Amino acid sequence: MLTIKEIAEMARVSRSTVSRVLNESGYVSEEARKRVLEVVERTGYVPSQHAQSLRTKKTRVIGVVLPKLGTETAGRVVNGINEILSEQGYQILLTSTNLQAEKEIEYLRLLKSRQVDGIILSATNINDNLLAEIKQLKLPFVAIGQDIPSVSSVTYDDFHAAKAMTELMIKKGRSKIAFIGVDEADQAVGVMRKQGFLQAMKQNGLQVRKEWMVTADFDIPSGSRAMAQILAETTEGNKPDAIFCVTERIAVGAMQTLKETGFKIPAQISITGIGASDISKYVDPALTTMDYENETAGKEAAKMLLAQIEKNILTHKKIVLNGRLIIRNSI
Amino acid sequence: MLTIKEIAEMARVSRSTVSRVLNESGYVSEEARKRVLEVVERTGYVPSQHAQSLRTKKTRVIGVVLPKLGTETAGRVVNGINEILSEQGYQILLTSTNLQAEKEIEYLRLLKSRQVDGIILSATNINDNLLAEIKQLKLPFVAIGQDIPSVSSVTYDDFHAAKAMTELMIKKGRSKIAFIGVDEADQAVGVMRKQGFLQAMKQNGLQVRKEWMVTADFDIPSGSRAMAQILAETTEGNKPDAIFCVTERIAVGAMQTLKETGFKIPAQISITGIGASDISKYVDPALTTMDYENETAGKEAAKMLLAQIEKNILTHKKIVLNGRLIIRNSI
DNA sequence: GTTAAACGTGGAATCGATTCCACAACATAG
DNA sequence: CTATGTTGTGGAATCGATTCCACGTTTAAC
Repeated sequence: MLTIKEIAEMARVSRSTVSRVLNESGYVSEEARKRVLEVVERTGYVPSQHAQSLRTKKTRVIGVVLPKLGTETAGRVVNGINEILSEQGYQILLTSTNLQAEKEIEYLRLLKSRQVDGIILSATNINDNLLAEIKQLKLPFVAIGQDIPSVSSVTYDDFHAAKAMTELMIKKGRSKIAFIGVDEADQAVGVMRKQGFLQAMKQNGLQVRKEWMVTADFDIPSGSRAMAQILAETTEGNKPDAIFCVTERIAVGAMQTLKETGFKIPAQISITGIGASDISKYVDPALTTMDYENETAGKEAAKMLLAQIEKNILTHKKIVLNGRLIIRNSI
Repeated sequence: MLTIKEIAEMARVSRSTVSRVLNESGYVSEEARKRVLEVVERTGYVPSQHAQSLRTKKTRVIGVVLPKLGTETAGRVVNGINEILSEQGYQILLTSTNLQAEKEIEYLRLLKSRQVDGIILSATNINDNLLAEIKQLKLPFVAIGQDIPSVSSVTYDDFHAAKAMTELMIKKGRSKIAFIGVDEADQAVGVMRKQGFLQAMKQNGLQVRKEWMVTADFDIPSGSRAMAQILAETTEGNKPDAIFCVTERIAVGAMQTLKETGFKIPAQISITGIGASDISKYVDPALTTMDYENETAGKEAAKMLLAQIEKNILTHKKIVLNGRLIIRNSI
């Protein structure tokens, strides 16, 4: 690996001059500049980022903490982040907790020790330890998906998204609506979407049967199981005529169970979810859902973070994105 | 940000001693060790990775270059890589070219300037410039998906995968088989899979109609268009009775067109692809395909890279993974 | 009771950049 | 012809760690 010292010798100038040329700062004669650039070009020299960072305290690296890689959703978020950051010459240092909550704190510390210029966290569950850790980070920070007190965030209007989906089915004449949610440790998905559903039901004077409100995990098979659980609580004369799932994948799983059990969708039963990756478009019937435009969320988060970094002030700001309703054949 | 110097002062020892405690090297008295650890614990001190890297030439960061983020496949590969690397205390510096070939070289240089300990590249097209760049990197390196001369790689047996899928349809009694491929700039997907298809046809004495061999891009809509193109070349009396698509997403798109046109799958026509993300399981009928187990590929690549880094020898080694056949209802 | 080995510790050099400062050369102003 | 800028350059300090080396102090060996 070449160093600035060697470049300096080859160009017959001092290291200071090489640095000045490369950073376009201070006075450099045309003579010297040309010699330096020629050597740099010829040798393919690239300054050591570590030495630079050590000196300047800027790394041009952003830490990203994800709950899980390997889903289209996560990929899209990262893609959005990457699009904005790479334009500005920033790189992404990626970590994934694989849904282990204790790793979130570990990774935040790790990223700090790598002196990242900022952190974007896509969290699922927020606990007090995590909150405390974030507070004392003293780093530009943006959360995606969950609203965290006194911290910048990009979130979705989960309450109204869920309410709108539920109302849509009610308007289509459905009234016996079942619900598949997730654990309430997840504020956005577990709590807000559930409340949206309940409010829609209440405002329309509809009953909610307790046995028809079950919880699932975030994957497809779990949606299938949850649906089976609801059907087990169902007598022949009193079947649900609609089902609202808090995520797209749960809905896909539920739909699978319904089809296997012989239900006709949407003739006998409607089904909706939230979130729009490719799969919901190509299941049969295509799923009515809410597109959360994850790329946009990633982009907005990245922009907010860059703004914080540049202004060098740790203000906080909240962005709430609205989903885009996609009506397909499942209702 | 705390520095080692401050920790040293607080623990009333020298910086050397602090360093020895943290790295568990050399002699340190129990007395001093305890004092240092106590201070570290209390202050939450974490050493600056940049200073460490500058001194030790090790960063514990691996650069990953992807063609595109935001697909389940890419996510799974990264997930596999991450699983192995994070166990060993390595981080991922992620870059995505978004399918712009010239960016690959740019990113390789960038990663080198960040002194990553190694690079994993998931390439689509390999051109001479890229090859030359890789050669002169002088860094531990592993390619995923494409076989690159004299460089370590984890690839799939694309030829036999395609051949097996084609033979499967032939065994089911199909003979008028159409083919949807991709551009041949992609050696693995464009060339090898095509050859596997052609060989299966040839060995079974089957004709391949030129109008029934078309190319698509890597996305679903493009598969739909390609299928429409084939159907346009088809007279009423001579319709294909099977179609092999080189990717799962192309197959999903093609299936959509077939269903819209009124074909009964698999009664009138069989369809297969390669690659198994969730979508192929939940389309109707479920797609017969080859699971390429991207997580495994990611893991193997990471392991190979770590082996190179530890042995500090730039040997190369090839791993060829076999897909796992998944027979579903589309044939 | 020397002599040698095992412990413990701090000083100082080093990694590869940036940047402040001093100084020289030359031009311009008064 | 002295003062005052403007250019241009290199030296040296600095960022925050690691690590070699020198130098004490114990402990063990014969």
